Amino acid sequence: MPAASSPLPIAEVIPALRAALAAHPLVVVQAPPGAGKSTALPLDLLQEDWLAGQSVIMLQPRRVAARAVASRLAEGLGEAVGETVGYRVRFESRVSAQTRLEVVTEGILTRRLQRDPELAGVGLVILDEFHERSLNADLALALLREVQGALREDLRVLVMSATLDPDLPVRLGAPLVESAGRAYPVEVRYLPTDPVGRVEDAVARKVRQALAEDEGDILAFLPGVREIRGAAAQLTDSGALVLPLYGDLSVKEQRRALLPDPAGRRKVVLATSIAETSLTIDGVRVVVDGGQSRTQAFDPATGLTRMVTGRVTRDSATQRAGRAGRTAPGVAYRLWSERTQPLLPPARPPEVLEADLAPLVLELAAWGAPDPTALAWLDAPPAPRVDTARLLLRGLNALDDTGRVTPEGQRLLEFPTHPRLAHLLTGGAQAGLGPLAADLAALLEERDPLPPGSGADLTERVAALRDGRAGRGDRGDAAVLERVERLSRQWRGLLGVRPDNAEPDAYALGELIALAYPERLALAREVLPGGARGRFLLAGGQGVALPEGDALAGAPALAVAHLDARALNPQNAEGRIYLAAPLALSTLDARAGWAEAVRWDARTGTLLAQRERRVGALILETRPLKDLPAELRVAALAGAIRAEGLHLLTFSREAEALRARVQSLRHWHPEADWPDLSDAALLDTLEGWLGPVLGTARTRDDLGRLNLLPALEALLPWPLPQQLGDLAPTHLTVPTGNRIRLEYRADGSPPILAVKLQELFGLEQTPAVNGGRTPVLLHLLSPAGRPVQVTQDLRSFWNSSYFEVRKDLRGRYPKHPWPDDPWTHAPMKGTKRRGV
DNA sequence: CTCTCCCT
Repeated sequence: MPAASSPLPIAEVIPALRAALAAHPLVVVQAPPGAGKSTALPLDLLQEDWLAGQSVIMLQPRRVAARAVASRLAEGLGEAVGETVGYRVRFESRVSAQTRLEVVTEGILTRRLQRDPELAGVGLVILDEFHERSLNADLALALLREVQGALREDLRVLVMSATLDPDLPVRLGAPLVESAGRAYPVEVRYLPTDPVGRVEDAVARKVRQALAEDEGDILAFLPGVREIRGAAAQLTDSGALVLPLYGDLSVKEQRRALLPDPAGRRKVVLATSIAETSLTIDGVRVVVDGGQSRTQAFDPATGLTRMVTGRVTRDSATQRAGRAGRTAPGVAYRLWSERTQPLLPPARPPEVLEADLAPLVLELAAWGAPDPTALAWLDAPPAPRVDTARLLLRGLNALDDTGRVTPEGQRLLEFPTHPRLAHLLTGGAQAGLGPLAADLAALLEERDPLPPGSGADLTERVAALRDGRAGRGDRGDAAVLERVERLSRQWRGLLGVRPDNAEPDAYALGELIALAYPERLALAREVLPGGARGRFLLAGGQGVALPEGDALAGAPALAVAHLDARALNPQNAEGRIYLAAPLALSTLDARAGWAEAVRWDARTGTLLAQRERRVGALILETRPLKDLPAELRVAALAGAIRAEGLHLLTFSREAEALRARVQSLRHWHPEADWPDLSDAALLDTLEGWLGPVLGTARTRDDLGRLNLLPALEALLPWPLPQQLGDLAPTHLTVPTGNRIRLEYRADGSPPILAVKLQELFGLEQTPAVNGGRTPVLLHLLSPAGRPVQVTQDLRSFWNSSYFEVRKDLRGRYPKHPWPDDPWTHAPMKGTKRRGV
């Protein structure tokens, strides 16, 4: 059992770590929470000789954690933050000339590397919480390895991970230093069965039980703010101090959740996954894990993201449970059954495999790596995602066609935000809309300040922000608006504009949104066939809708900023619009261009050939296209046939026979050059063989009426037609002089000759095709055309089965002759005798 | 009743 006063476990491995870092540029430390790796180890390393007085940068994935870790480290030195130990996060830094250990969040390091790739004066970079595999931590590591290889062989990198993953040091080619943790035992308790119903209800129930049965403060994990509010409402009469904890809270509110209640009451903290790592909440001895977590899923097909609530991963659950054992032995209630536990996903995939890569691709292009996949990644960003990101960035004029950063791209990087919003800011400023762009970009980055049910119109949000700023009113969530204003101030500073508190122009907002989200311009379906009020089509092709009764529903066009790709109607994949501004049709029109469109309309079965004025999928105006170039028509019809199937074409009996004959010859003579007339091959080569006979066909009926025989015959150059006739004749002449059609099969089996038995009287041997090499398969028929026998050996039929068959036929067809010597008897066409 | 986390 660990005791709080004993030396930290990490102290035992410090000599090994020093040795490793002295010898290797990259070292991995794996130590469970409580080992002291974040709060003690960096101070020890500051004394290293190889550091030669240079400073240390320590990366933290979250701002709260960066501040907290810096405080703990400074405390360890008996100093204030900002002396030897400082921190730097967005909007806030506490560093001084004497600072030698700087705790920073991830984006700060990326930007610093851009400005100063050599990291002058820095001897060691520590990547803490690396097991989280955040996009920026992966990026930082890739960049740091690049720096080590090219510019700074002396730079050390220390990767710290709270989970034991033997793979990590192997994949990094780095020595591993492993430390024990120091934590009190935590007893994990599962439910007997998986719960049904809402997670907030189950969590509230379990918290009540824990308040009655267990000691110490309680930390409960819920997927999001909504559930936290729901659970809090059920616990108001519990007697405990119930505090929410999530990222959108102000620093002050977060601190309340972290510190003990001054009044000494028991504390219940209802938290999102923010409390999973980094934050130590004093006095927590009970964890209630609701078993869910909410994450953002990026859909590469639409380029849209949506929130998804999923089951907690096993490594997250371990982290959550560990929170109960930081200060004393504890208990962790897991609101799922022990049987379910092994079925949970082990860990979240690294963010780089799932995220929107536009910011990363732009960063790397500016870094001088237009091909991001070429860096030394632990997991390389997936190439299709990189392509999607490049496409977007080219649309924002941030990259050129070769993937290199443009001057506009460089400019976008001056704004610490997504390239889309940076483009909104620069483009807006150029259009003289700088102050509005600053307000809008800030609003789009933050949570919606207005309560649910306020409608989707962004104009209302800008008005609320400006009213607050001008002291005209206090609509909306004050804490959110305060954060929005801080962002807006940052943007105004970078743009060099002053705040504007006038009534916002709704249509100007639409134009600004179009700069950031060109594929989210939307046209009302009301103007389209079958459209309904409030439903829109995005330029990107996706259908979206406003909630019932939204005031924007009457707008002819919208610029949509925030939407959830599938929230409104998962059945037809219709998205839900959360934030938008009305768009003037003239704005849409100004962005539109004429293009020739030749495409198959599957609904009506016709070839559409028109000039269209369009923005992406939005068609504003059409004109018929005269003098349609033949190759466009052929390509469109070929595409239609490929999409709907070869059955759009009608192969006549002759055409099918020709195909079967040629396919048979391909089987019989694979060495010869018979063309492939199979379905697959014909579909592959439609343009070539069908093109010449398409004429003016433009409907499904036209296609069905085409005479395909000449087109197929054209595929047989001389001397193939003659050889085809010789080797695979269409008909055979039987002893009566009748020409009987042969039925060929594409699989090369012998062709079938269906013929009345009597017509073969006088014929001794099975007739053959393929130059006499392939006897036909005889389907011998009765005088009435009924099948009697199938044979490929006529001689043996005459000698044996014929006499069996004759008994039966004689009874049924007494007027017909049934001779004893069929092979010499004259053939018969009917009942009347012909010939001798 | 969308909103885990992050940015010179």
